[in-house]
Formats: sequence, structure tokens, C-alpha cells
Amino acid sequence: MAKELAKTYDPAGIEDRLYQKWIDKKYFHAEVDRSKKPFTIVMPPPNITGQLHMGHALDGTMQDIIIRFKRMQGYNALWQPGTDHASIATEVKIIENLKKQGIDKHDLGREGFLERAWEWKKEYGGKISSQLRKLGSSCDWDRERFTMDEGCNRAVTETFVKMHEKGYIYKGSRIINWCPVCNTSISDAEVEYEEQAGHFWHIKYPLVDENGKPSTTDFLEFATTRPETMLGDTAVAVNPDDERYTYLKGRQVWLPIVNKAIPVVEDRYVDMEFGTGVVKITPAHDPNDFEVGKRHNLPVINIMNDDATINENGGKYAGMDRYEARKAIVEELEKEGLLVRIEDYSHNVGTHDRCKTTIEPLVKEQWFVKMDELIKPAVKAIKEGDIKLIPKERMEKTYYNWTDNIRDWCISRQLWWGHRIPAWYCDDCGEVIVSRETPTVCPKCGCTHLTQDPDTLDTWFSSALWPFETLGWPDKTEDLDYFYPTNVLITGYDIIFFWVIRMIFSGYEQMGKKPFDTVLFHGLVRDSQGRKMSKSLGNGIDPLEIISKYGADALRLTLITGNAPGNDMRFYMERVENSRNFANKVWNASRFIMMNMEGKTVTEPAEGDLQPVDKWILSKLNTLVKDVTDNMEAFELGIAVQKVYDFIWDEFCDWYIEMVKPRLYNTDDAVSQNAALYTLKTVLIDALKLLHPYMPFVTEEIFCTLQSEEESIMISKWPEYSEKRAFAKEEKDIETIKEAVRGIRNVRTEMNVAPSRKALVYVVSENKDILSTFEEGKLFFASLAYASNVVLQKDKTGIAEDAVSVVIAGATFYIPFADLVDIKAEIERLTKEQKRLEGELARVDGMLNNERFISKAPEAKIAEEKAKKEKYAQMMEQVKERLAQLSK
RNA sequence: GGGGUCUUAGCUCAGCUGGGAGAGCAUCUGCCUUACAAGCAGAGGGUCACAGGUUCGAGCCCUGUAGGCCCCACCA
Repeated sequence: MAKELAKTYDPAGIEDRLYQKWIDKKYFHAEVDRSKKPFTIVMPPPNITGQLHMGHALDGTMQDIIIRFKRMQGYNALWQPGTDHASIATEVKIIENLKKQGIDKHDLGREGFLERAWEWKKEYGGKISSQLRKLGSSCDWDRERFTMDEGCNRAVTETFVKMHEKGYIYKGSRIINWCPVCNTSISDAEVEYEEQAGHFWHIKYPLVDENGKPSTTDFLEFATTRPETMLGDTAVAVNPDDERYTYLKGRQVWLPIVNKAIPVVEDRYVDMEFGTGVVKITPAHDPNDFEVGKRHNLPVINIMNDDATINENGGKYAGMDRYEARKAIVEELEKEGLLVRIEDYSHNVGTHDRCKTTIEPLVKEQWFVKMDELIKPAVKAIKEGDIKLIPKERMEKTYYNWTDNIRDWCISRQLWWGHRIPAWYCDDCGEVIVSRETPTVCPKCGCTHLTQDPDTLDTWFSSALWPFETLGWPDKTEDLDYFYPTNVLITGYDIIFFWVIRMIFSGYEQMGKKPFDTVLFHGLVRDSQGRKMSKSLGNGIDPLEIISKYGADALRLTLITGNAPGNDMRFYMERVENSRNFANKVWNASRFIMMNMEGKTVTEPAEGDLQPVDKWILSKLNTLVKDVTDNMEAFELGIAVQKVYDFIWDEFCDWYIEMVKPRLYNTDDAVSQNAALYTLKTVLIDALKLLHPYMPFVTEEIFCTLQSEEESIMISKWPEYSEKRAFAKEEKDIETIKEAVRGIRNVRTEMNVAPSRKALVYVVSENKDILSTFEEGKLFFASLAYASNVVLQKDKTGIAEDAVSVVIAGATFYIPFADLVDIKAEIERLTKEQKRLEGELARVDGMLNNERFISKAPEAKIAEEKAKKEKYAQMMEQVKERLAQLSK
């Protein structure tokens, strides 16, 4: 017994209740079950700092669609959720927060700070997860993980120690990117280059004369964007092939301000074409200079403190901020006549992606992951197709671009919130101990004076292990054995370097197996003007607001339609409205069907009791099932849902339901009525199933009302294509009828005939099959084309000369409107139709008369064109005949 | 500097392996037809950026040009 449905769909009253039901029934929960095939998705763990934004919503929607689809297909579907501690992002946020209370992080001390951090995590860490629930995400919340939970901590330590043992992790003094505001080193991936207006200071150093004194006549000119680094200059370089400077071989230049001689070195790094062909070398503060310095054994003089003020190596500039020092040094150079000129110069400046501070390259001792060996299997995986990227070519190019230029990964951070590096130093002998357990004695000198490395690890170090650490690694668990490798990873292309590549090489290294089969990339959600949604612009749209106003289904549909993998999309309220309207459409179609089923028992009819129109829609549905399944298997989610949308709205609602209405209202023919109801119900249920992954709530609500409260569409069986449901002839016949109906509607509107004015419709054809098709379709013309009656005949006998005519292949329709037909207008209309047909025929003839087309095109294509030609020729004849009559 | 990507209806975008240009919104016309006005029926609107090429056939493949966006990169 169907219950009443409201007239308009109200998602707010339904969604939470259904979500709770799914949770209660444990539908999202997956356990190892060897009788079923697993399908696994690991969720990219959202940061504990954030709020749900449109990017998460898109990410979550795509994952939920796929996991629901697979679950319905009978897979043991696991969507593994969790959150990321997001070391630097969180630490920065907590510091900000403390600042508001007037507290400095150092006042609290490490322990005190971490206490605050955990409190923060407790309070806000679950926020995004709970917001994801609003979206309908069917993740297995029982398995929710956190990158700093006990298991993940062990995974991180295990990885670190193992990689250290293998020599993949080392500690070294190298040039790194330093953020003076966050006071930590960062990896290359975290540096964002930004075009900034700056200056090019052209300066000159005096050459050192034979007495070891600065020359007053001979200078070497060059330019720099960071004059303050001269304090750390240890050489000046020229290209060995540069004939202008061969005389400098073995000479020295005088470093002003610092007042000492430094050598001129020859290095091919110097571009002769650029500027004067002379470069000052500051090994401690420039990555290139660092390399040059290594090649020529130059001293490395660090002139900066961690907060980017000048240190004691800067002499009188010590203590000054880097920019103050820059100004002062330029002034002094000018005073000494060593400043040649200042040029405006726009150049790329490295900034920290989190705080936008200009990073300072510094030489520091840090921990690194050696990449050259580790990256090999990750490259091979893509080359050999072991892991597929979608969209393939574009993402593979991006991927190789990174792997081909890979540099060692700086993993240590001077932060407190994160995984502490499992390394200890012996205070007595300096021994470095990397260990799974906290060591108590130094293995070298036997003392007990051990201090743990104060640094923590890059947040991506732990997320790189996410696909297997969440399944129990480093333990050998059943889960790991069963669910790993996972099937598909869904994420934005913006974190391919940060995360995707690192998961891939970590998977091969730690597990010996890839972490996933496929990576499906999506783009960014932008605002209606194509701008990135951001806090500073205030143009962000809160997914939760959309959900509360339009429903989660509407939001999900909006995010998924008309969007190809890897492409950015714009978010429009109009599109949300359209999605909401579609939900309402589905709702009302269902309501209509249920109203008509009220009090009746619908049974499966014998095939012979199904009418052509029933077979037509069943056949259409059958094709739809196949197409949608294929598209979804290929992760073409937008294409798939578009097909379901079109089917439900256009074919099912606008045609099928309208076509069967007379049968539903006619109580005399119970067999026909039952067949119609059966078809309505069958098609509705299958269509709902196809739609369910996209719009879980509205489909579930209808399904439960239609079936029973106990059942759930989310665990129902995904429809399958069946030969028995393919009805080619009926499909063709109904399409012919639709064409005729459209033609009649068309002329009626064109002639401004009100629907209330019914008219007789004559179908004239010499073709018996066509007449019988329309004989069966008679019924439709009354409701769909406002026919008072339909008369079928072989010729025009008895039809008024001035009747309006509509030509379709093989039949001409006559509608005598008596008083209102304007013969001139009718001739015009038919002439237009004639022209159109002429064009079509010319096109077809052009192809068919082309010998090379006939000899080279596939046969099926030729046959298709021949059939079209026949059809158009026939219509042309009918039109001409009709025109001849009217012109008489 | 290298690479990617986009340019399709007024707007925003689809268009899968090459075979007669689609959707939503907007516009116009007519309908409160007992599932739905969050609706129904219809209409207008595109030299698929430009120029070549491959092909029987190009929005789709190739080359070049212009413009937009993005990523990477150590030109001091």
C-alpha cells in the first residue's frame, strides 16, 4: 500500500532520516568477505583545520557515486574515510589562535602546545566528516582513521626506519627552502612561484690588483635581485668560454663592505648571453650558487638567522631584517660609487604556499628522502599501464614532468604538530640512532645522554602511506590482504605531486604493490565568474547552505553534470535550481505512478499483453542500462547521468507517461491497464536504481515508498541488459508515431490553434504496415496531438482540399481545420519543407555518388545513407504531390 | 624558458574510438491539460577561434597562427 507523497519534493525533511537509517542498518560497513569481490576507495583525508568546501563536495560526490554503483553491482564496497593532521596548516592555525589570546607558542613549550593541538583536533577534527555525512557519503565510518592515530604513527615510524636502513632516508646539509614566518623548512612542492615587481641592482666589484688591494680603475659589473646576499658571497663566476673574461683567470675581486678578496671562478652554469656574463656566487643562499660552490670548493657563509634577519656574519648589518639590510647595503654601495644603476625588474619569487611569505633559500641540515631509486617503479607503473590516470594523456604528461625532474624530498619540518622524527643523537659522541623504539643507551659509547631530534615530518610523509596504513599496515591484516590494492583514487589534479605520486612510490616500496588501479582526477570548482573560490575573495559558496536549501541530491547532480574529468567547473545557482527541479520531476512522476497503482495489484503481464509502447520504453530502458553501466565502468560519470536524466525526463515522463494515461484511465481493459502499470513500475524502479548513485536520497525515499520501508535501493541489484528486453520493431514504430505527433503539434502551434480545438486527423498511406502502426497508435493522437478522431486510409478520398498536411516518411497527415487554413501560408510552409528535403537529398546524393565513398566507407554506413535517401525521396514525393494539389 | 589546456547557441558547458551540431539557463509564442507552473507544447539562435593538411568524410586527427587560463623551471 503506497503512502501519500507530498506534492513537491522536500529534501530537508527526508535526508537526515534516510542517512540515519543507512547507518543503523550498517549498509556502509564493509567486512572481509571472501565470497565477494572487494571494491575499495580510500578517501583523500581532509585536513582537520578546515570546513567543507565545494572541492570536498565534488570529491565526495564522485567517490560516493562510484562506491554506491559498485555496491549495487554486488561488490563488497569499502569507502575508507579519515582525516589528516595537516601539520603545518594546523600548527599555523593554532598559533594564530593562541596569538589572539596573547600566547606565544614557545611560552607553552612543546608539551603544552601539543596539548592545545589535540584539543583543537578533538573540537574541530570531526567537522568535515560530519559535513560529508550531509552530502550522503556512504563511507564506512566505523573505520575512520586519523594520520596521527596509533596505527598511522607506527606506519610512519616503520617507514622511516626501513627507508633509513635502506639508505633512502638521509640527513644532510643542503640548500633548502626556508619560511622565515613559519620558521621551518619546506619541500620544493610547497614553494609557489609568484611574479613580483622588483629591481635589478647593477653593481660592480673592484678587481684585486697585484698588491692584493682593490683596484680603483678596474671593476667587474653584474646585477642581482638580492643585493643583501653579497654579505655571503664567496666568489664571482664567469663562463670559461667567455673570451671577454679570459684575462680574469686566477684573479680575485674585492668584496666591498665585507672587505675581503674572493676568487673569480669559471663555471658553465653562467649564461654568457645574460647581462654582463658575470654572476656573484652566494653558496649559502642560492640553490645554483650552492652547486657552483660545491664544484669549486667555495666556503658556504650563512648570513641569515631563521627569522630572516642578518646574523653575525653580516657584520654591522647583523640584526637587521633582510629588506632593511638590502636598503642599507644598496645605500652604502652607492656611496662607494659601486652602484651602477637600478633597473625595474619583474621576476619570479618563491613564496610559501601556506603563508605567502617569500621563502629564503638557506643551507641547513635536514632529513631527506633520496628519490632516484624510489621513483623508478612509480614511473614504470604509469608507462606500463599498471596504474591508469584519467584523463590519461594530460595527467601522464604532468606526472612525467615531475618524475623526470625529481629532486630529493626534504621531509623534516621545524614544527611541533606532526610525527616526531624517530632519530636520537648522543650528546656525548654525536652518534645518530634511528629506531622504532625509544633508545636508552648509545650503541656507540654506551652513555645514556640521548636527545630526540626535535623536528617533525612533512605532513605528506604520512598521507603517502594512507592507502595501506588505513587497512592495518604495518601489521599483516586480513583487511590489507583483501582490500589492497584499492581500486580507484579520486582527487584533484592540484595534489598530484604532493600526494598521488608519493602514494604510488610508497605503495611499491612498502607493499611491493601499487596502491590503486586508477586515479580519477577532477578539477577545481570555481565561482560563476570562473574565479577560484577563496576566503579572501569571499566568493565561496557553502555546500551546506546549498544542501539545506536545495537538498544534497541537487548539489550532487549539479557538481557532476556537464563536467569532464580533470576540467575545472563553474558553480551556478541556476544549475542547482535545475537539479532541484529534476529531483522534483522524478518525485512527481513517481507520485503519479503510485497514485495510479493505489488499490491495485500489479502483476507481470505475458509478453503478448505488453503493448508496443510498453515494449518501446522497456527497450529504451534496456539500452540505457547498458550505456549507463558502460559509462560508469569507464568513470564517465557526467555522461552517464546525463543519459539517465534525458531518459527520465524526455522519454519516460514526456512521452511514455503521457502515452499510457488513456489506458490508466480506462477501467474497461484491466489487462492493458495492468501492462501499463507494470511497465511504469518496472521502468521507474530501474531508472531510480540507475539514478541512485547520483541522487541517493530522493531515489531511496521513492523506492521505499514504492516497495517497503524495510528495503533499501542502495543494496538493491544494479539493473542488467537483457536480450529479452530488446524490441527493435516497437522502438522504430513508436519513434514513427512520435515523429507524426511532433509534426502535428508543430503545425498546430504554428497556426495558433488552441489545444481546446480538437481536429480530425487523417492518416494517408499506401503502406499497410505504416497504416497498422498508426492503427495501434490511434489512441495517442487524442491526448498528444489533440485529435478528435483518427481516420486511416489509403488515399485522399473525402479529405478537404485545404486541410493542413504533415509529411513523414511513408505517410501524409491531413488535418482539416475548415475555416482557418490560409492556403498561401500552407504552400509557403510546404515549400520550406521541400527546400529542407532538397538539402538533405543533395547531401546524401553527394555521398552516394562519390565513388570513393562507396568503395571506402564501411558497408553499414553506406546502407544507412541509402535508407535515408529512400526516406527523403519518399517524403519529397509526398510534399510535391501535396503542393501540386494546392496550386491547382 | 618548457609543458599542458581551452576557444562550440546570448551565458556556462557536454560532445566517448572521425560518419547528418547537443544540454541547462536566458529569449520569444501558446497553455493553470486532475504527477509536476520547480510544469507542458512549440520557436528562434552556431562559417564548432583562424589558416593549412590527412581522409570518401574533420567540432573530433596532424601542423601553424592568435587569444585566455593553468602547471613546471635555478637565468643571476
